[in-house]
Amino acid sequence: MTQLDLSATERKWQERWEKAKLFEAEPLARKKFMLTFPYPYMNGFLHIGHFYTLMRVDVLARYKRLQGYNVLFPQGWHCTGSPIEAAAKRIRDKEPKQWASMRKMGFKEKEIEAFADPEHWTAFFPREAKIDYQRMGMSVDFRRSFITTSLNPYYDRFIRWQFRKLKEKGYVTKGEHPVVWDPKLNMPVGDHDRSEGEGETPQEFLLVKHRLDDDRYLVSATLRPDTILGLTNIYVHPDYDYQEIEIETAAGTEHWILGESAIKRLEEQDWKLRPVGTIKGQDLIGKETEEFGDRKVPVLPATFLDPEVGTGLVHSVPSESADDLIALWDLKKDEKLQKKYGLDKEMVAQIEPIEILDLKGIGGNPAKHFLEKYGVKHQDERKKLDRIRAELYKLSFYNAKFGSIYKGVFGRDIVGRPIQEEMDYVKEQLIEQGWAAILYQLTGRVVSRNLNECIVKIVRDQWFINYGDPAWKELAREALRGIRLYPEKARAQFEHVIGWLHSWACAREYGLGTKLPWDPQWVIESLSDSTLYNAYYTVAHLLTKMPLDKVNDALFDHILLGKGTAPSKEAEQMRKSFTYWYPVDFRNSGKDLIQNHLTFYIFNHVALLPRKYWPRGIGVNGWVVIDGQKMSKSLGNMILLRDMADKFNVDPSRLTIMSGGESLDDPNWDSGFAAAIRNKLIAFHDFCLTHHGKGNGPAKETPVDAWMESRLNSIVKETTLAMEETLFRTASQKAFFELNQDLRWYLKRTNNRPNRSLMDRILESQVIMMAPFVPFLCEEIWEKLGKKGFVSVASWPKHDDKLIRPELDALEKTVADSVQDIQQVLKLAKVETPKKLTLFVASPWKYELYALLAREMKATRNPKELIPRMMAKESIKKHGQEVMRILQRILKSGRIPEAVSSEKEEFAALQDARVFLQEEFGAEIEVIRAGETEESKAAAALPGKPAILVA
RNA sequence: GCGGGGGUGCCGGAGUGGUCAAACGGGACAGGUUCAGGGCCUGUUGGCUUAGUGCCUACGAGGGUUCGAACCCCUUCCCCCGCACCA
Repeated sequence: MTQLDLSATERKWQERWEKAKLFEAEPLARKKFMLTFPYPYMNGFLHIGHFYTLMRVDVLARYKRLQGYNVLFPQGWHCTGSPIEAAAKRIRDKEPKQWASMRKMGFKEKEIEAFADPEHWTAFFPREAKIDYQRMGMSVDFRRSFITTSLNPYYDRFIRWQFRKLKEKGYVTKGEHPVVWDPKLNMPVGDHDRSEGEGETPQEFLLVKHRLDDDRYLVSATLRPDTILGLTNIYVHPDYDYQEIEIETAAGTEHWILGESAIKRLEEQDWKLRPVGTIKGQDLIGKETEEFGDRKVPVLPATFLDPEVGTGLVHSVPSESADDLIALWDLKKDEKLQKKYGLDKEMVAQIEPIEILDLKGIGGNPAKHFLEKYGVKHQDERKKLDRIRAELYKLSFYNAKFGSIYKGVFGRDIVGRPIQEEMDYVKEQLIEQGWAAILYQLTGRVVSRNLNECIVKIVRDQWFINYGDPAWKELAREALRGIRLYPEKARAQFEHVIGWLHSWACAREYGLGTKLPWDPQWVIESLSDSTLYNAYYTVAHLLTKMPLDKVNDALFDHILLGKGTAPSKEAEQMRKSFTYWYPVDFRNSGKDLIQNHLTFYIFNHVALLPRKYWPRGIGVNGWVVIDGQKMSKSLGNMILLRDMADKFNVDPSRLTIMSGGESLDDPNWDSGFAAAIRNKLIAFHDFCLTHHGKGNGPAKETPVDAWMESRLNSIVKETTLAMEETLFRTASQKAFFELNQDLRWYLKRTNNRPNRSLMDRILESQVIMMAPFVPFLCEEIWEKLGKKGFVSVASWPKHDDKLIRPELDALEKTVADSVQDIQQVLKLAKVETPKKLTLFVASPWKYELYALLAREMKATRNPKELIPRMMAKESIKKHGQEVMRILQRILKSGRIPEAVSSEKEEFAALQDARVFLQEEFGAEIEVIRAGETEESKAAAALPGKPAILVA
């Protein structure tokens, strides 16, 4: 047989499918199944990460087709957002890194230049993606493909319709929020546009005001406003120059005193302010400030302050901050210093930490606890103090509860409540009562790709989708209850996300996309324009045949909501298409998308469409690792689809990735497996051709046939079950490897004379079951077996429960074991060509067991007593494991089976296998039951398996 | 820290109270078939041993429940996803 050319086979069937329009789906009388894969982002070639998730959709699509469903699997291409536009700009700017990455993708210099235009990306990559899809055998209806953004006016109108609807329903609101900003380019800077500071975000500090008697305010910054009642004093650095400013606040014009860097930030964040003068820190020392909660506290000196951090001055909470407490202790001890600043010794001595929070296991003064734990003696021990600060902050924020001092302080009682849950409330209250304001600060230095130092900017007039709306959340929860999840264990995560999701900034000032219909300076961002578009697939190919001016809100209202009478025949057809295909039966993505995209998807569906069109099934999966290594750009181990197909061929790649893992586990791409499986698949092809239609065994069914029949039915059953659960690893494992193993044994057992009709049925079933995984190869085999039509649309095999007989497995195992036993005995006896082999079937210890059991069970049926009594007997204890198994079965059923019955069956099975054993060993085979002859009585003294006598 | 998912042999991974030294697969080693390579077939692949039976040590670590635990309970360590405005 000539070697099968996999590449040629791939091309051949890809062309035939396309010619036959096999995957182009239109409404039919048949039941439907619609599947989608979130459109991939078009800033590069598709890679193995896409492949795995995508394969889960394609395999299920193909399976459902075999089940007789009318299947729709469409695919669009995502272009919305800043990455494409930003990358194009970097090409224009000749940024070396960007150019290098394009070269790595295999582009020549000339070709790269074309990518300076964003539209080149949105034209080029979708085209290439489609080529990859087809090559990888994705059973997609490409007539419905599209790109997003205003570059596609049809889709653009759909998104505008969607957003007008959301706004009508009151789900779109306006607000403000902080972003990382390049002040020179006047542009927000996402994580990928940074040359330094990836992962740094704006952090919300609370500015807390402390009123001096002349109505000026000292302003401190804190991340822990929850500790406000523990405030005992203010610390200023004596040598530092503080600035006084006049600032517009909600309460009017105020005078604030704080450090210079904070003033810069205030200005950046759009505060209106004017410098008034400078005040040296030491001039503030000894003054008193009025605080929230009607208290007065002194201003004291401290040298641990860093003028760049916060406002350069702090309010001291010695019970919750080790820095504050040690500074206080130091000051109390240092009478010289007190004298220097004219502080009243008594006053200083009286300052004590105030217990405000309750930290489990530590109490109300964790600062003291930590200082003692680490043995800190002085505020200059920075290393220890830094460590304490980090540790204490986390511990306190996440584990502490508000103490009784907070009783009646705010409108709502928060005593005993966890800090992290009430923090926002406390913040709100302080701001509302005029004691505080918000200032953002970056968690670390951020430098943009253009090498500008970035700042925090407050974006005003930001549009949000209000996923925090309680009634909306309730609908989403309801929808989730009706959604089938693959796997079910992802449900907890979805529930949790619906719970904490709140407003989502849904528009950007920069990037490709659809403009907000009512505020066109804003572009809808990528996670917001991808939430309802599955509905668009149902009509995409019809819609684009319409003149654009007819594509309006009224049309979408009719198609998607059934409003009004159809404005045209086309509209009627589209309405029909939508109502036929919707809802989506299966949408699959990586597990990371649970927290945004997939949940948004649920929210938008429940907001806009009637119940019967809410999503029906959602699949999530893990992240691909490559040969055990995490996939990443920096490791350079990303595998592009096209490279994978070149190197391993398509079908082997498909089976490899599906064998790598399932459920939420991260699937492993095993290159070694891919190389090995390639040969196994070719062998599968050859095997089918060799054995199909050529079985030459007896037409009558033999016991081995019954066993094989049982195995086939059982494997079909289990495979079907696994397919239904999208457990594709399990399914392919059973349909391919397990069935192959059984087949090998079956062939051997029948001395290569299998039952013809059974053999044909097995092979055909296997080819069909494998078709979702290795479709090209299966089509090829199918054709060569002389079957009509495409295997892609054949009928999935059915099983018959009556034919599944697990007891036959045990007997077949007896036969298999006896082969091994004989081999060993022959080896031992050093006989190569035996004339005659006598097998004695006997399990004497079982007789003993059952007899003893019958006696003991009269005394007790309680396993606690029964089991030790049985085990007391040496001869039985020897077979402990098996005895326990038997006991358990008996205790469950309450009946003691006859020991001889299993022996009887074993005897029959071995009798039946005589022909097989005779050929296997070239010797006459005799099977004798224990006790029938003198020799067998001796043999019966041996435990367990059949004894063997060689002649 | 929180929410979610995990930790099993050289590797990928089955297994959730007794047929477990652990399915299935990969890899490695040995033998057979083949002109050769590939493929295919057979065997071995925790330790000590045996002709076979056997014994010991193992399922991240420690403890507990049980006649019996990879599996149930408690404690603890580690890994992955997410904690957002980024696709």
